[in-house]
Amino acid sequence: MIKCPRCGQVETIMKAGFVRGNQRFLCKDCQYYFTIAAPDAIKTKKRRHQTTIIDIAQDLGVSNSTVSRALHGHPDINPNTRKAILERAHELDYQPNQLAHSLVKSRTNTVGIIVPEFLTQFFPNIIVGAQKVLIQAGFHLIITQSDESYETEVGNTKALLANRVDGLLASMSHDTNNYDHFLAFEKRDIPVVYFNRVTDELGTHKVVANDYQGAFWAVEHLIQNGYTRIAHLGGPPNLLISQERLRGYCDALRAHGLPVLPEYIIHGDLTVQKARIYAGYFLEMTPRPDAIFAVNDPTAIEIMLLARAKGLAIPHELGVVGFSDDPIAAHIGTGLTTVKQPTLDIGEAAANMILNLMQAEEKTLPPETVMLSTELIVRGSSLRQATK
Amino acid sequence: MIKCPRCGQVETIMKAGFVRGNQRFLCKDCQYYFTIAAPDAIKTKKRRHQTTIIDIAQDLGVSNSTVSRALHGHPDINPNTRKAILERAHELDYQPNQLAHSLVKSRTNTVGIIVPEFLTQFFPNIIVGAQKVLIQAGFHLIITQSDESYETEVGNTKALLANRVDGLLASMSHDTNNYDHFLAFEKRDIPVVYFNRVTDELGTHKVVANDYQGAFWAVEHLIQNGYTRIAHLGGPPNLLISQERLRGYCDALRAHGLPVLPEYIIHGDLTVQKARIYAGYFLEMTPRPDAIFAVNDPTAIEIMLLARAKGLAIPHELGVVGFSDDPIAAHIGTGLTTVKQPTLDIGEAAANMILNLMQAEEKTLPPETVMLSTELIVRGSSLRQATK
DNA sequence: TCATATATCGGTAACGTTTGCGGATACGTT
DNA sequence: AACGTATCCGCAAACGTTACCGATATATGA
Repeated sequence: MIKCPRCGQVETIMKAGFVRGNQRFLCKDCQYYFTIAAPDAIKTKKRRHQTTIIDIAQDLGVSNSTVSRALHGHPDINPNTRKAILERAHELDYQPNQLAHSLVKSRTNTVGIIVPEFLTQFFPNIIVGAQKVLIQAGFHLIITQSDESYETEVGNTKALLANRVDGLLASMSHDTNNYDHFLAFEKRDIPVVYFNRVTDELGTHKVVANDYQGAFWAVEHLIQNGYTRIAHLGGPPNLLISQERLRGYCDALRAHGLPVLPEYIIHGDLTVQKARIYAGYFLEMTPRPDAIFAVNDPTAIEIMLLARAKGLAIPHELGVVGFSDDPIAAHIGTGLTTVKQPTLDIGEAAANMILNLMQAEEKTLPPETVMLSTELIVRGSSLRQATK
Repeated sequence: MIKCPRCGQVETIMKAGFVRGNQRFLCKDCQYYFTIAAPDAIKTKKRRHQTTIIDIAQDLGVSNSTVSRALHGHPDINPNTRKAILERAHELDYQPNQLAHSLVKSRTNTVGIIVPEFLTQFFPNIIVGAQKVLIQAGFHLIITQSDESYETEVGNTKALLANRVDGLLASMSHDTNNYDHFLAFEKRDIPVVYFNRVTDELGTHKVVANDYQGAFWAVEHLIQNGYTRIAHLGGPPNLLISQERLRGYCDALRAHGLPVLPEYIIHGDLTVQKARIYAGYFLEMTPRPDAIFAVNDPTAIEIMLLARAKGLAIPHELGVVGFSDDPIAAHIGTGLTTVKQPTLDIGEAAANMILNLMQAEEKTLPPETVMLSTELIVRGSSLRQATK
């Protein structure tokens, strides 16, 4: 019944174990091992063959190296053959296989970017800025978002690493305290540029906005408008932006002779849920703060909405200042005073920095920090004097 | 002066053509061809060697196939060797090379998505919804944005094709009239799911919101609030969303016995710049429309701002309804009435559809269209009756 | 006319991984 | 002891592309 595929004999066949669940046989005559595939082996859908360089080469009777050279403008090719090859490539709808290309060149011309979220316009703007620069330089951008989750962030970095990006732009999630997944890149000489959400525990290349200056100006502006009990709803303590904005807040108070009260400082986690809770805490305090400097605009907006719900007049009974100039800020109420960050510039600066690092001769360049200036946008939510 | 790298002789060297611009030599003694690199040839930084399967294999004295099988839980591996391999892989910080894997499997476990923009929250929300489903299924998402440019869109699709994505989610830019770059995917049996910005010129898999119904309800709502001269600032005529929203607008007017006036219908291009121009046109008309149904929220907001600047009272002198429920809509003025689209659901539905298509046995499944329902969110900008 | 220069092209190792096929060894049973 | 069976592992061919090394045929020069 079972016939040897080599010699055709039947009676010399004996069973010889299993291979991956399939019965294996041995022909004692010709000493040939063979197995018969299980009939129910499900074949994965075989993708239709895409035309390759080899197809073109065989079609024209030349070697694949000739085709490769012709397609890349190598000088060692006769103009006639080049023309024929390009024509045939177009006819066969040839699309180069970037995977094979990257594999042999060990360069993917791709940089990855990881952002904590992109539901506010802040990070998308940065991405657009970065993408513009990178596309210009012939690089692609793989965008991932961690959804403010450390685990997702680690998963994303692993995927980017497996896909062999040539560089990484990173802005970490608010609960990232371990940086091994980022250090894995630097261990492999893959440059990393951190932007916005950075930590000073890593002495590396960064692009940040001048959070300190922006915060200082914001609080000084509140003081100049007559507010004296200014609270701060901050961000996670491990992020540099939180630290810097807090520092600017404290220094501005001190510079104007106002006390820095611990009970007026709360560290949030940048989520709207927590913002609402902490805002409620502030508004129920006695004495109630007469102004709140929030770590970002969504938080500030929560404060404004809650204050409005409680019947507090803005800016007379409560001044509010946010951070980042979210598009909503211009439209809510009489406008939310906020500190504008140059998002497009941040993206462009980060992209330019990663381009430099990827082309650098040296293995490691000294860490560099680019700090872009912020700008105070004054709107109605803080203009107590003007509207009093 | 020139020494043979092999035998070290000098006088036997002769020139032998050029290789890529570099002088080529031949040692007549040992018949060795060699070239000397041009001194200004910029060496691309050689990436540090990343540990491969072969490294682990040589380190442990086994074959690379054994390592590969051990890492993938193949049964034919002794538990002890497997343990040793996994240990060593961890010690050497092995990261699999996805490129090589994809090359041999000809599957990348990656789907690409192309959106026209992501500065409003609309598309990011869809992306988040899609990503959640895809990550769950073990797929990665490569996000690209065309910036509403046909050329960029073509470039992005080419890049996704070169990177051999297994599937594509596409929402086309507003000036896309040629679909060859999308058809290139289907020609290669790479499934494509279009969402939101689709065209009926392609009879393929789609996920859309019920634009017609939403538009109908919006205009009916305006009529019920006493508006009679209702204009429509629409989108590009080639997009189905424009056509459907226009159709809903027209049908609602007709259903309530109102005339459909051509001068009350303008096709914009979804940009804010044009929106402002056309809004100005409407507001200067005589008789001036007493309500405008806008194709999306940014357009509607432009109308509101311009009306406010012209001293027109909303909703008394001008009713406005938008589309998509942008976050700003809830906060601007007394709120913008708008038609909410289930963005997360659209993303999830598109992702599920592409998953089905990628796993399908058949080469081509019959085109399917999923239509998700929309919802009218009534706010102040259209409540003439209630606020009169 | 002969030796060399040039222009064009081919052969073939890589790149890192998967996998079908085959074999060696050890184990178990009469 | 002899045979049948299990277990475990190696070899090598793909996947598609690039680039180094040569090999031709032709052109050029003395």
